[in-house]
Amino acid sequence: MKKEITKFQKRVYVATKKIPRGRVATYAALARFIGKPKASRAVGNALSVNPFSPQVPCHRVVKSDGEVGGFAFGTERKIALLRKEGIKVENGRIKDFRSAIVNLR
DNA sequence: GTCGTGACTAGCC
DNA sequence: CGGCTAGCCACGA
Repeated sequence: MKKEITKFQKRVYVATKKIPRGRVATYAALARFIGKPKASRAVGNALSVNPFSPQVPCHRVVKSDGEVGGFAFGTERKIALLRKEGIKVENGRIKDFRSAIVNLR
């Protein structure tokens, strides 16, 4: 049985994997990184079906506003994971969001 | 081949 | 500052 994931999804997973521990990236940043700055929505879709949940730090991906965004296992779960990594989250928003963002490139 | 949906973003009031 | 609308992309039915 194969995974049969599309190339787009693969790119999203690879980009997400590049996010170091203790830092976060926005959907727009990932979309930009893969060459589709306006595919932020598609990026979220790809992560939602992410077959590499523990392999890919999908919980390190947040919205552009600093909001945690969504998570396939529940937003609260995502927040808990982020806090474990050292990222402070308050009321569903990243604390020091601007500093927590990583520049993939 | 067409339609609808979603872990989004930016702009406008 | 807060809420709403439109735009954009990929995927499944």
